[in-house]
Amino acid sequence: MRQETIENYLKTIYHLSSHNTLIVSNQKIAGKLHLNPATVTEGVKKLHELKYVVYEKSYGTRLTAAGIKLTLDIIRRHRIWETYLAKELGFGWDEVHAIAEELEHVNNVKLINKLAAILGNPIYDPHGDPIPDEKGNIQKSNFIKLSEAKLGLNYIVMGVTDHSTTFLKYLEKHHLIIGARLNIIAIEDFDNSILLVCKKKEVSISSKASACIIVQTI
Amino acid sequence: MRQETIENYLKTIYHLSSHNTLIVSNQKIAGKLHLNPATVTEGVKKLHELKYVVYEKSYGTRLTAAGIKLTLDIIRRHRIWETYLAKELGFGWDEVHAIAEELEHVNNVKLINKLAAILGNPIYDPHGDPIPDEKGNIQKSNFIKLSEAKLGLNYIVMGVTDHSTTFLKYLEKHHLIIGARLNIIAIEDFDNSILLVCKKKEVSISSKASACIIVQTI
DNA sequence: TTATTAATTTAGGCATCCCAAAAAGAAAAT
DNA sequence: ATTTTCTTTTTGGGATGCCTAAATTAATAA
Repeated sequence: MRQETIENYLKTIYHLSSHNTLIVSNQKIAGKLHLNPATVTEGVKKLHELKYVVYEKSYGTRLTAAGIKLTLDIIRRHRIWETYLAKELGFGWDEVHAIAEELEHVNNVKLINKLAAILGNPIYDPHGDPIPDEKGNIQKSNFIKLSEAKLGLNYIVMGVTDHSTTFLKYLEKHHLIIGARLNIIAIEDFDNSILLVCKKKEVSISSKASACIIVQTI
Repeated sequence: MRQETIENYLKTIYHLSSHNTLIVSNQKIAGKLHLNPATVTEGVKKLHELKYVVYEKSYGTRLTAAGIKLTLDIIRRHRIWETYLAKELGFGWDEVHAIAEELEHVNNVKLINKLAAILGNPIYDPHGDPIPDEKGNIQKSNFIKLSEAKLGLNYIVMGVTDHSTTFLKYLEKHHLIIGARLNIIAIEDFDNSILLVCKKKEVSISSKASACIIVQTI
């Protein structure tokens, strides 16, 4: 798979998943990339093999840690170039996106870091979007997936990323509705399942389910 | 044919032909691009269809006017980036080539002209190679192909670009050896053949032959 | 629950870009 | 002038990336 193709898929998946919290459908990816859904099925299969995403048949796709890291690299390059084009080379904010779209594929860490340094290592680009740093740290909301929750902390359920009937029924059964408060009491090393207390009852949530529940620290 | 593939072929042909005066063999192109000669046969056929080169089977390839223009665009981008990377971004001369090799494929006239303006529209890059201007003008030697010679002027034969026995015999017959002095007395609109005087004899040279003879004004 | 609608995947096909090996052609050497 | 050597082209085939149409699967509505 060509590097540019990989990068375009990952960027699309990242943006469609609202900063990497949602599971993304083939149709949405196909729409953004102007590809046929059948093509996207092939594409996400290959990205899965490359370990950049987890793709489950007839279900959807989400980025892996490696996928997120690469995507943030691309976004960093894109936003640093946008900022440099606007601030140092006098381009209008309306012009910079299209040029950055091409420049972002040139992967040279020293070059991007040099441009960033000249700009004073900005954290936001001209459009107000956050620029990841070299390590992939980015200013973001404190919405996380339940699968990323930490032991002992309290959370509130903010939403879900899977709207299938079976999943919603599963949540209802465990009272994991929007607004529900949770306390994490154990995280199993074995299968990454999460043991939590909700409505004074202990519930064990599989890693698959916890990756579809969006929570916020309280 | 992908734009990047086209550009890599044209650059290679340009450089192998010593600034576009020589006919280039498939083998040479294959060597530079690390491709199989069979692949290059296909490649130059397509470039011929695209009117960027004239390819003659079992003979060789040379750039057309359109091919030269595009190539000079690419060389301009490459050399402007090299200069910008070295002078404005503090990269070493040894580092700039590899980065420029990628940046050169981003085709945005305004961007390159902006960088050139910042640099003071340089005519030479850090390596001393000439930078074409926006219109494709480039500092070059006064060696030209006989096919580009002008009516009425005098020239001296400096070399040939085709070393086949049949061609060399043809030249010998007309006394067109290296060092021979020529005066152009007519250029036929019909077939671009050139009528010239050499050793006090009138000789008509076909456009194909005149494209293989390198001359210099005297 | 079943029927309908929508999304996804499979299957088959086409174009591109690459290769190796065989065949053809041109150049060089005897 | 003929053989040998080198280059180029042809042939056939593999991998990729894209498509359409048909089949499957999931979601929604009745």
